Amino acid sequence: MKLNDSEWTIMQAVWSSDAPVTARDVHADVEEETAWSYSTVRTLLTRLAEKGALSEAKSGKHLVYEAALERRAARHSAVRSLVDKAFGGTFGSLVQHLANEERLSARDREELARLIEKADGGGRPTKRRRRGTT
Amino acid sequence: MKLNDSEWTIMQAVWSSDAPVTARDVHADVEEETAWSYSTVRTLLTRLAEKGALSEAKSGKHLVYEAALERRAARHSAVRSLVDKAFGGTFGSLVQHLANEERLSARDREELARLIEKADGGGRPTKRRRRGTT
DNA sequence: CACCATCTGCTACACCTGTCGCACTTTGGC
DNA sequence: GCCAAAGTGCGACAGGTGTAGCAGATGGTG
Repeated sequence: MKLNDSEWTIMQAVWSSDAPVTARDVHADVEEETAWSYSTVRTLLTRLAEKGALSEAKSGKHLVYEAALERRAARHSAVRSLVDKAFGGTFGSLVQHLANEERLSARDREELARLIEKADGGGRPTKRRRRGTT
Repeated sequence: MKLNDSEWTIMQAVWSSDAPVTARDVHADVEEETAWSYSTVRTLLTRLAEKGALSEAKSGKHLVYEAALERRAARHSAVRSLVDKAFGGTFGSLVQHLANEERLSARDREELARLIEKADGGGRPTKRRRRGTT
C-alpha cells in the first residue's frame, strides 16, 4: 500500500488515536499543521477508505474511521519504496548513506549507535572486528 | 528537489555514466527494467531538464544530458522527505524502525553498526553527554 | 544528391493529487 | 415540530505523473 504525502498526514492523525475518529477529529488534529479545510480532510479520508488504508463505518449515525493499515506496515512500504528507487534496492546503501552522507546530529548518531547496539541482540557482544569486504 | 519514481529511474541511469548521455543511451539503460518506449524516456529527460535536475546541451548536433543534481543531494531530499512524512521528522524514528522493525539481514545490521562506529569519529569514545532538550 | 534512419519538437491523454465548494440530509435544542 | 448546526454525498478543477505517438528537421551513406 503506497500512501502519498497528504495521505500520510491523515493516517498519522488516525494512528495517533486509539479509538476510531471522525472527520471532525482528524480535521482538528491536522488543521494547524496543514490549514486544510474540513472538506479536504473528508475527501482524503474517503480516498483512504476506498483504497483500504482506513475502514469507514457508521458509529451510531456518524461515520468514523479506523486504521486498516498498520503504521508499521506503511512505514515498511515507504522504506522499501525509498530503498528501491533511490538506493538500488539495497538496505546497506541506505544505511551507509545515513551513516556517512546524512547530516545526522551528534545526538542522532549517538542514538543510532545505541539503538543498533540494543537491537543487535541485546546480549551477544559485538565483537567481530575485522572490516573485511569493503 | 523532489523526484518522482520514474524520474528516479532516469536519474539513476544518468548518474551511472561518467560522461553526458543521450536519450538513446538512457533508453538502452532502462529499457530492460522498465519497457518504456524511447518517447517516454525523452519526455522524462525533458521534464528533468526543465526542473533543473539535468542539464540539456547540444553536443554537436545532438542533445546530451548530464546530471545537474547530485545523487547524494537527491538521496538526501528523499530521505528527508520520508522522515518528515512517515517518521515524524525524527531520524531517530527511522533508525529505530530500521533497527527493529525492518527485516535487515544480519549482515546489514552488522554493517550498520560498523558504519556507525566508524562514522562516530573513528576514535572518540561515545561518551554521550547530556541529552539536553528532547 | 536522394533517402532512410534518427533526432527533436509538440501534443495527447487518462489517472493521480491537492484542495475545495455546494446542496441535501440529519440531528439536537427550544 | 422547526431551525440552525453539523454531517454527508458528489462534483470539480488545476497541476503532476506515467506513457506515448506523430510530423518535420537532420545527417550519414550509396
